[in-house]
Amino acid sequence: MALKDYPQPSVTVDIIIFSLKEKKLQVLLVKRDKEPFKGKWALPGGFVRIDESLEEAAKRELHEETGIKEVYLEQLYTFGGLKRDPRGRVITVGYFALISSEDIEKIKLRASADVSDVRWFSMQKLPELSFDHDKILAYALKRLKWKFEYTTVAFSFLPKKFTLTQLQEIYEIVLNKELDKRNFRKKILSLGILKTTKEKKKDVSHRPPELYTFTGRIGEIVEIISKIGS
Amino acid sequence: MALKDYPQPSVTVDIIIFSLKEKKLQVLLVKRDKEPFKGKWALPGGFVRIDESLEEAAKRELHEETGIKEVYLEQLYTFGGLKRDPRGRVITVGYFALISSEDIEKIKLRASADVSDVRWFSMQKLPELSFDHDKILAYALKRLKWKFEYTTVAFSFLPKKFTLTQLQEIYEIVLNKELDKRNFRKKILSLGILKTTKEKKKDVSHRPPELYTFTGRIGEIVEIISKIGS
DNA sequence: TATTATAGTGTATCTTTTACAATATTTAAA
DNA sequence: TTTAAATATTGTAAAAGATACACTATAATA
Repeated sequence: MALKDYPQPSVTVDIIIFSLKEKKLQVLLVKRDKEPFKGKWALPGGFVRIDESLEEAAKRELHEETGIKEVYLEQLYTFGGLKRDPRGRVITVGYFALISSEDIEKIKLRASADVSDVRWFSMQKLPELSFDHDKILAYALKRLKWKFEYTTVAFSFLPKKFTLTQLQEIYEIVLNKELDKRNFRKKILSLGILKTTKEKKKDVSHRPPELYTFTGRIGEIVEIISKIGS
Repeated sequence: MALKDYPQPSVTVDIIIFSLKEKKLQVLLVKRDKEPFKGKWALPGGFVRIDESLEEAAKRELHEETGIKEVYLEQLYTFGGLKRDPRGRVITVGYFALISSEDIEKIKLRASADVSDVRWFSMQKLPELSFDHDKILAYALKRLKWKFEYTTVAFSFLPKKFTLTQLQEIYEIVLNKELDKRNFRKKILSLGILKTTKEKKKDVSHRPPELYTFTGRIGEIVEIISKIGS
């Protein structure tokens, strides 16, 4: 059987780009400039080219919309239902990316081919989405929470040097619950994945907090959170 | 842009079918009857048809080789490297399936199109595999172990009624370590996912063990194993 | 009835998690 | 210079969960 003996599905990648801006979990969406779903918001994505791997395709999409290249990127799931695209049979491989607060500053969002607008949306105020992107996004959120509890992905949201309060804050935002400060610190420090720089954060008008760096591997499995406090 | 404006990758599913036979973890492989890799062993799989979802394709492949339909089936990962298939650009979506000891008896393995032989291989004695199937299989094994520690997938290997010793045995095989009997039972029973039938296993020539049934949802996340004993 | 083979059970110790509030350090204002 | 404001930092006792460890129970069979 040759590869082209019968009709084949098309393949796209869609990428869920999360960041924490203004103490909220946000996702990057693009406004479609072509049918189908012209004028509607969607996850950034596009067809996989014949000469690029899936991950390369995801990175290319990420770069096209944001201009950045080095981020945490992970394959999420492959969605292959028959009716997900009105144009025909399209299978999409979802990826999710986490952007650090450092990179967020640098990013210049830019529309690209077939896209008339790009912007961040708070996960609490999402617009109606194209295709099955609402399901894909819901799945990504579930995975993100899980990853926060069981791995070290959280650090991909932080700059190189950060305070324990900043770390706790992002946990509280993503897990959507308050954590006890003493227990959180005890637990995190006991994991042996942080090293104190001896510097202190300088631009605050109160007791300056100590800065730490992460010494583990991002995404490594570590049981971070049991329940921790209230 | 129309769907066919430029060359698209082909899409296959490959399925990792695990079972426990003769107290060993085994995987079902097929012997390829066509190029590429003619005469070599490979994971069962094939092209996704235009009119079937990914999961349907995986179920079809499963059914073609084994004749069974109802098993635990889960999407594993999508492998999309450029050089994984010498025929050209082929993306494959991996699925893994777990077959219960009940079903194992019923199965009649059967060769199908492009397949000259089908058989179970112990994970300890694998043949050389085609394509990147060695990597896919290694990934599947890692996932299986993880699922045993954190979810209830283990029960998909067991018949409806089973003894605690049988349950412990499959944990020991898959995790490849001995567990303490008292701690294992204490932990499993404390999860509240088992119900005792009042029957006892009858065909043994010693004290007959009690039979239990699983009352949870297969695959549900539950922290089964901390470390449990030696 | 004695043997064989596996089923079934309890407890003390250690580790981890939880709940909970006072002191320390800096800047800025009085 | 002192005081107020803001956030950082720290400890402990109780509860829950994990671990290590060995003997008794029950049925079939010799």
